[in-house]
Amino acid sequence: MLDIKFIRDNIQIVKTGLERRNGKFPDLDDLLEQEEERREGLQESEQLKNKKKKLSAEVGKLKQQGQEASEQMGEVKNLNVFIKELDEKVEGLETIIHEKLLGIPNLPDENIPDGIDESNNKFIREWGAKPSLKGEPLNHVELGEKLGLIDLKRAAKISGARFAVYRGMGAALLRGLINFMVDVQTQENGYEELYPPFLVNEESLLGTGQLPKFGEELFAMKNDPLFLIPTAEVPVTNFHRDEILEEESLPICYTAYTPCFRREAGSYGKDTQGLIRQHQFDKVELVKFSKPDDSEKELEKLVQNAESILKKLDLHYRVMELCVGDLGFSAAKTYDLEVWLPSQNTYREISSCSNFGDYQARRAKIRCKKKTGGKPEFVHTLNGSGLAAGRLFVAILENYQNEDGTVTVPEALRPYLQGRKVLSS
RNA sequence: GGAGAGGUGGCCGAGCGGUUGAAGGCGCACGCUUGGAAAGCGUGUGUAGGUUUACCCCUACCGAGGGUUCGAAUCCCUCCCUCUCCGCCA
Repeated sequence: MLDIKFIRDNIQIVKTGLERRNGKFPDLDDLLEQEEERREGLQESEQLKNKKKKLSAEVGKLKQQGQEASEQMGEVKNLNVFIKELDEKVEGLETIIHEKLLGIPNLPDENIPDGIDESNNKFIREWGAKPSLKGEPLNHVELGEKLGLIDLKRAAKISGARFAVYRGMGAALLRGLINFMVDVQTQENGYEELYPPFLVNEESLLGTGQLPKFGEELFAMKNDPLFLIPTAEVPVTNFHRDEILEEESLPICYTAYTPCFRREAGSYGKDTQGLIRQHQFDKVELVKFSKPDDSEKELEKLVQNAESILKKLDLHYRVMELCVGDLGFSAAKTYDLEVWLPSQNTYREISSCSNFGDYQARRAKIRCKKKTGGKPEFVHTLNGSGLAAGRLFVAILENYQNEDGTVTVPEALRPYLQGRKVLSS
């Protein structure tokens, strides 16, 4: 959420920032007009309340002295009518203003590239090299089914399209990947592990920005006001909702493994084959709470922490900076990590690392107390995948496939698979 | 799901319906004291909004939302959460 005061004082900056984004947002001039009206009403009401308070105190004194106070009592009763009226008006405006603010996306970082979609994203760097595979590479579905690692047909029977059953060594590989990633992030990159609930309430989704605008992406419970998490970002960022943190404790870094549930409502026909786009997938998430001045630097570190997984697994990837048009609603700046997939002869997103500035923190009321005193200020929040396990599974199958249809287990992963070197049928 | 108890400031803990934003204690910060430390003493120490160059000032907040009253942390109603016991259950 943007600060209404900031909008008031910097209307031109806000307008230019939002114009760079795709989509429609509430009219800012209307918004400011309503805000002006709200403050006027508020001031008027507060003046009357002050008057009322004084009169009531007078009544108390007079009554204690056994004196008549009906004149004052009548006056307060009179004031109450006006106060109620004003408060109702102010409250109504507050609700409208708040709703509008929730519908306004974050201002994009000034330095990120213009553009309307992913074709305008900016190449930052790449690492490693494409594997030299002999013959036509098989895709992960062919490999996975041949080796008995995944069963998509039965998953469709059990749950429907866009679900998967991992079996045998496939299940072990997925589980191994998750453990491997959490271990690296906790033991080498300094993150504390959290294991949060997979069902969250509405407030949490408002805090991170999935609601109110993107409810159609969520799986909702029928009998309870709860939603399946679309990403661990939601429970982990909301871990500190409504809290004032100590400045010295920042940055706070958490990692969490969770499954993620997404309806993929807007993506009919896209990636219908295989494990690339699923309603349920596993992900190890990285979340940071940082001092405002440090968030830029922390984003760079977070991207490197995510990259470290790909490096250890020796998978070729590139880092892209998202252009404004590809940027998420709450994000100010985002880097995507894209891993090489031989069968598709292309790079696919396997991690998305964002700096949200104080946008989520203001929504979720996450502040920090400054050592120098003064008012608490909103922290900056960041998060990124470190990494998406399902897509990593795909990348390993495809990049490590052998001519005979087997798959070599990356060395770093072998301790997680009882030392196994090759997956074969 | 049933029965009971409870939710007050960073924490503990008072609080007859009328200078209570809230006693007291702990913690924390600063100062005094000391060779140094501890103890001791003193001062300060919530959040949000409005106004303001700033200080000040004003308003709201004692789980949340309503209600009663001239006046509510205190009385009434609804909801939420926590704890204990029972039931159910991995």
